[in-house]
Order: sequence, then structure tokens, then C-alpha cells
Amino acid sequence: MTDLQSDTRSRLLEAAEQLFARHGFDGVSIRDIAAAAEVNVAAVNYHFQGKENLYREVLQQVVAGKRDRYLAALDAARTEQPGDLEAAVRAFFRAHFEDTLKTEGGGNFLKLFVREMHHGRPENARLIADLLIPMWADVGRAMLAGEPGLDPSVAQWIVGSLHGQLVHFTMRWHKTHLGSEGPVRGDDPFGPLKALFPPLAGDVDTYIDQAVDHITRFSVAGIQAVLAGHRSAHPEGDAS
Amino acid sequence: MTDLQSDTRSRLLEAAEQLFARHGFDGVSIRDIAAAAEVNVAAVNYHFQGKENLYREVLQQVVAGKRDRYLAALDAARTEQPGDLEAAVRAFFRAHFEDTLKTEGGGNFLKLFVREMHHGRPENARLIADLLIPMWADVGRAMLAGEPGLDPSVAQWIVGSLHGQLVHFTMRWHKTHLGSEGPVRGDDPFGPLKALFPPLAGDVDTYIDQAVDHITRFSVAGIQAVLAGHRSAHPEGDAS
DNA sequence: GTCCGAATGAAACATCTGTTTGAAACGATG
DNA sequence: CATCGTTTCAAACAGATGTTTCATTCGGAC
Repeated sequence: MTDLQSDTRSRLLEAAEQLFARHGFDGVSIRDIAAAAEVNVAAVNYHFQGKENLYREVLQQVVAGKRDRYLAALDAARTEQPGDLEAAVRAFFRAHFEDTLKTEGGGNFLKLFVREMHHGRPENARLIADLLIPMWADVGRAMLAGEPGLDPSVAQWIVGSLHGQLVHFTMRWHKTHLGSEGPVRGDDPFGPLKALFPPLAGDVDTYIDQAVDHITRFSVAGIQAVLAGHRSAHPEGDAS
Repeated sequence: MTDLQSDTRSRLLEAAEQLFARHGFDGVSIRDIAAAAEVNVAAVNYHFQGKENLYREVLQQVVAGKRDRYLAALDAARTEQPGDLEAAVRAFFRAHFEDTLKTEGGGNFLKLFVREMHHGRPENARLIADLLIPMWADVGRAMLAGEPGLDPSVAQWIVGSLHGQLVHFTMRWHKTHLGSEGPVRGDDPFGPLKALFPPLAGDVDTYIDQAVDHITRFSVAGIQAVLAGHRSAHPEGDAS
């Protein structure tokens, strides 16, 4: 096991990703992880020198996996239909939802991600930002294609609107269709949220279709309105 | 101390709200809370019969305070300019940001709220939903004023877009302008996020102005586009 | 077989957690 | 003053947590 990664090491990473995503850093003990991976507790400290380090590696692994897919999806959309705002927005969101909602463990990414973004430790902020910045910069680049004189801060506001919707509709699916994500240890599969916030669609595929349609329609109109407002306020690219 | 709430009890509630908002349920021990409130540890169990109950009361207190303000702001906007979609959206978001960003401890609400919504225990879900549902139903009612035959599920998608943006831009201000909100115990005032995500505005007032302007412009156009799409797909209120 | 470093395992460690205890202090009422 | 229930306090409790220890096992190299 010099060439190949130690079996217990990869088993620990896999179990840790699953558990950290479901219950958060504080909601999981290394004994839980070791039990799920069917290895000894000491293995965590032997292979990762502590729980924090294991968590960081999980974060790193899960973020690195996503960055490539996001950038690839964006690049494809941009080269296929250059300058087409709606196509870019639609392709990006579809890629995100397909990846996050349909693949096994694909939701782990956003759960860990959102937790870290909203309530995470500052030490891990750069890890998150390293994914966010190129991703959203690429989205922004696709948007700015037809708007050369656009103020970058305006793009930031637009990106924020897209990001907010993305997080909301992804988390909403997970909250209403999957089990509890809270730090509770006992398995209480479905919270009352499901009854109170009726799921917007029954199965993943129609949910994705509807979500992509809605966000695209909503956002393209929103983007154009914001750009129009900005153009009229600063005609001919006035810097003031 | 029969009529007026016990001093230590209210001091505990105040300290708990602050600490729970900053570090989350698991990030705070009752010893931390007792120390911040300058009371004995046993007081928590004496007055609240346990940490969970104290947390629930904090949540209840913070949610009850907000519901009235939200509904009042919405009602005012609706009666002043009935049927005006843009005015309703603008008034609602302004009320939210003024309340959440400018008042001392106003951010506690959204921090607790988002945490509970995304990663919270299912037992507290109804508490959150009791605030969310009337609030967003009221927003939806203002939107539906000119759209009597609108499918409720379409309104839910729109409300989701609004909610997602609201959460994002509120959290963004707190992340880039206030200290860490993570479960870290030690005080590490400013995370690297501030450098990586440059704040969109320097002071609260201009941030609120810009945020309200942006979200309103973005969302009103988005709403109208979605409504138009829905109208063309289901002319004359076809139910299919 | 012998040896050696890497990997595993059971047990112990120190610390922190929420909670409970029982005695002391308080404040009003008689 | 004595007495009552209420409130506070220091101390202790039982359990869980992350981590460490040290003996054992494993898999090749010689």
C-alpha cells in the first residue's frame, strides 16, 4: 500500500465525507467515523493527525472534484453558444443540479459548502473561496460578454442573486426529500418541513427541469433589467 | 420577581441569543452562557430545564419579534400602494435590511434562522415555518394581486428566488463586515473572506440602498418574466 | 527464519460536556 | 425574630469527546 492509498485511509475519507455532510463537524465524533469506516479510532489520528485535518481533507477533496466539473460545463456552454446569456445561465444551472441532486453523494458538496460558507471556521474560508471565485468569475465573464464597459461590482450583485437562488433551491430539495441534515445523531428520517413546505416537484428530473426553467427565466430577465438600469445611469461607460 | 422576569433569567436569554447566533448550538456550552451572563451554571437548568429548552426559547423570542415587524411592514406597503408590485418588493426588502443590518443584535435573527433552516433539528422546524409561511404568504399575496388565476406553485418558485437572494445578501454583509460566526470559541475577529469577497459597499446605509435597489430591479423583472411565461403557457387560467 | 518499519488495535488519558445535588442566601409574610 | 418558598452557588457526577500510549500484527527484505 505504498502506491495505492491505504484502504483504511480512503474508507475513512469516504465515511467522513458522508457523516460530516449530514451532521456537520461538531455533530460527528471520530468514533462515529471510525465505526462507519469499520476501522479503529486511532486510525483517524494515525492517518490524518487529528479530526480537524480529516475534515479539511474532506473539504478539499469535495471542492476539488466540483471545480473541474463546473468550469468544464461553463466552458462548453460558452464555446457552443458564445454570447448567449440565456444559454450560459441555463447550462450552468442544469449542470449544477444534475450533479448535485442526481449523483450519489453529490449533495454532500453543497451541504458541506453552505455550512462552511455561512457558519464555517475562517481557516477554511480560502478553500471555499478558491472554488467560488473562479466559478463565479467564469459565470460573470459569460454575462459580461455583451457588456464590455460593465462595472465589476454590478456583476457581483448579479452573481449574488444567482448564487442565492442556487443555494436555496438546492437546499430546498434536500430538506424536503432527504432525511434530516442536522447534528442529531439518531436517525429521524423526515422532518416536518416536508409537510409545511410542500415539495415543488415529485421526482428529481421534473424538479430539475422546473428549477432550471424558473431560475433561468427569472434571472435572465433580472440580469437584463439590472444591466439596462446600469446603462441608463452611466451612459457610454461613465466612471462616476 | 414574580411580576417582572427574573433578572438572571433575562440575562441568560440575552447572552444565549448572542452566543447561539455567533457560534451555533453545539459551539456554545452552558458554561459559556452562564459566564457571559455572569450567573451560575446551574441557573440554566433551574430556569430553563436544560440547554435545549433555553435554545428553543431563544429561537421563539427571536422569531416572534420578527414576525410582527415583517407583517406590519408588508401591510403598510400594501395599503399605501395597493397592487404595486415594485413598491411591495422594495418596502419588504428595505424593512428587512434595516431591521437585520442596522439594529443591535438584529443579525442574530437571520443567523439563527438560516442555521436552523439549513442544518437545524427537525423539532424546531415548525417554529421556523411559523414565521416563514405567513411572511412569504403575505409577500405572495401582494404579488398575486394582479394575477388572480396564478398557480400557487408558481408563487412558490418566485418566493424561493426572493428568499434566496435575501439570505445571501444579508449573510454576505455579516460575513464581510462582522467577525467570525463559526463555532470557534476563541475570538478571531475577521476571516479571510473579507479580502476575497470585497464588500459591496463600505457602510450599512449605502449597502442597504444598493441591495434594495438591486434586488428590487432584479426581482421585479424576474417576477414579471415568470408570470408572463406562465400566462402564455396557460392562457385564460387553464388548469392543466 | 529474522528483522524492521508500517499499520492496527484495545485501553487509557485528560478534558469538556450537560446535568444534578445539597447547602447557603435571599425576601417576603406571619 | 422565625418561617416559608424561591433563588443562587460551589461542588460533584456521569458520560462523551479528541488524543495518546504501547503492545501486537502484518508484509516484505535480507
